[in-house]
Amino acid sequence: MHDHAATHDHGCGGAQAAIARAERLCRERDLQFTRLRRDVLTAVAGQTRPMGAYDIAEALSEPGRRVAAVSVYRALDFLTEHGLVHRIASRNAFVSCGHSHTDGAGLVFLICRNCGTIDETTAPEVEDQLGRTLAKAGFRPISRILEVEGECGACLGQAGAEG
Amino acid sequence: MHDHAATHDHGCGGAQAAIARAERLCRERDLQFTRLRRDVLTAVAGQTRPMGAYDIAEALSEPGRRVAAVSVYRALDFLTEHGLVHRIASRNAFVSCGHSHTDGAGLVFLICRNCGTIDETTAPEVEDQLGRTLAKAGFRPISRILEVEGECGACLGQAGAEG
DNA sequence: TTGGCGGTGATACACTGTAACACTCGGGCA
DNA sequence: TGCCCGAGTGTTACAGTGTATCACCGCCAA
Repeated sequence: MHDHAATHDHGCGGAQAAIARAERLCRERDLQFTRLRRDVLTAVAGQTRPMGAYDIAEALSEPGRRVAAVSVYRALDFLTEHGLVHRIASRNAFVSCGHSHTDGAGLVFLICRNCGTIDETTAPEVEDQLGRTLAKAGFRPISRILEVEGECGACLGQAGAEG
Repeated sequence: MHDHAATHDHGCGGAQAAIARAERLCRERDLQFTRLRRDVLTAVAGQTRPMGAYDIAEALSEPGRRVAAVSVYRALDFLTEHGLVHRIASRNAFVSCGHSHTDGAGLVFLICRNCGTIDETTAPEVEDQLGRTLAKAGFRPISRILEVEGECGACLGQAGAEG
């Protein structure tokens, strides 16, 4: 697959790492990492593409266990609140947090229009510039979203190799 | 009301300017600036706060003329496509474009958590930094959204004066 | 006149998200 | 042990957002 995993890996391996991080964080903050929350995180972390709440609900439902979307939303609220999952506003969907920052500040999401993969990175310089711009405008920021849509390196490489 | 109109004014006066700009643009590009599109733009431009599609539909409906949301969506598609209106992803709502750039690139939206006003600005330095960061990540951007939530200068000023 | 085309009206439907209430489970306490 | 309480969950209902589809209308060109 794509092997630019130096930054961070989502994917099946990433799911276990995400779970481990979540367990640690919940232990530290005395939060309940319940089965539902773990399952939702597992489902989301097992994908590099964002999942809708109803996708997650469906993925978690089995014969004998029906997970309603509203339950998924509550779990997602919990997970996003603690920085374990991020909401992609431009897609109304969710991705697992691939880093360990957990504060949710200064993130940039790179959404590939071709393969749908979402990559997550930080950009301190961009952050600095933005902070200056906002200060000049007299605006006090509390939170922000920065989502870039385009073509990821993997897809560009493939297109170059093939074409 | 608020008198920080030095940057650009939405509001009732802004609506007329927005219409004028739209008429010019449609003439130049040989597009149809129909009544529905004009009405939708007028409704959106008359507000500094974002309007949902259903809000617009309701605002445009009168006894004897019912405007369905689906019609509003089509008009909004047209208007956003040509940069006359912007979609605020974090709110699922729309605001009139307060500038004349019309290409929709490099915009930053400042959303006041207190008064709900949305201000729109450009930040070339942020853009430059972001471009460099993306290039380093091997990502080719096509479009992006940058929305900051916080407290606007007007509200900060009032709070300071009152408190 | 006819036919095509863009815009609009209208209905239906899928997707996204929230409100409200009941239930369970676990822990603290009399 | 029995009771209370709070957090989490299940369930239903519903509000809000957005799209698909078809019919109709007006305009222009052949």
